[in-house]
Amino acid sequence: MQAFSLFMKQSSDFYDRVLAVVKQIPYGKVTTYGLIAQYLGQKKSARMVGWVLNKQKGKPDIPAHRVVNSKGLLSGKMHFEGTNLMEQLLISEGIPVENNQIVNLDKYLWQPE
DNA sequence: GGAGTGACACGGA
DNA sequence: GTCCGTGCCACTC
Repeated sequence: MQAFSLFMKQSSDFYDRVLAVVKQIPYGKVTTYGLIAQYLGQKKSARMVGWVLNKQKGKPDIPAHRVVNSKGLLSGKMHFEGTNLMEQLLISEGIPVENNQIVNLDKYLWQPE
């Protein structure tokens, strides 16, 4: 199956692990690109986390709105259709968002096991 | 085959 | 405390 081999090709570890971690983010929690990258042992490559999400942004299975940068800023908001869709999703989960930034990030921060 | 790009993070001024 | 510049890895054109 071509699709499968293609998937495997792009799943080279990092890609697949990022998705696995993001999927594990519990309801009402958020995490950061840096934590995910660090968890994967690629702290210096936090950009890659964003890159992976960029490839998966169309899939509802990937709660990309729960992933923010180290400041709690919704840097990925611009990649969602609505201007405040990402913000609305977080608020609906009980996470306060103000000016495109998560309030009390430490309180809602979730770290990969 | 080479250069540019990207949903970030960190250090220094 | 804030702003600017640099590094990172994988993908696309």
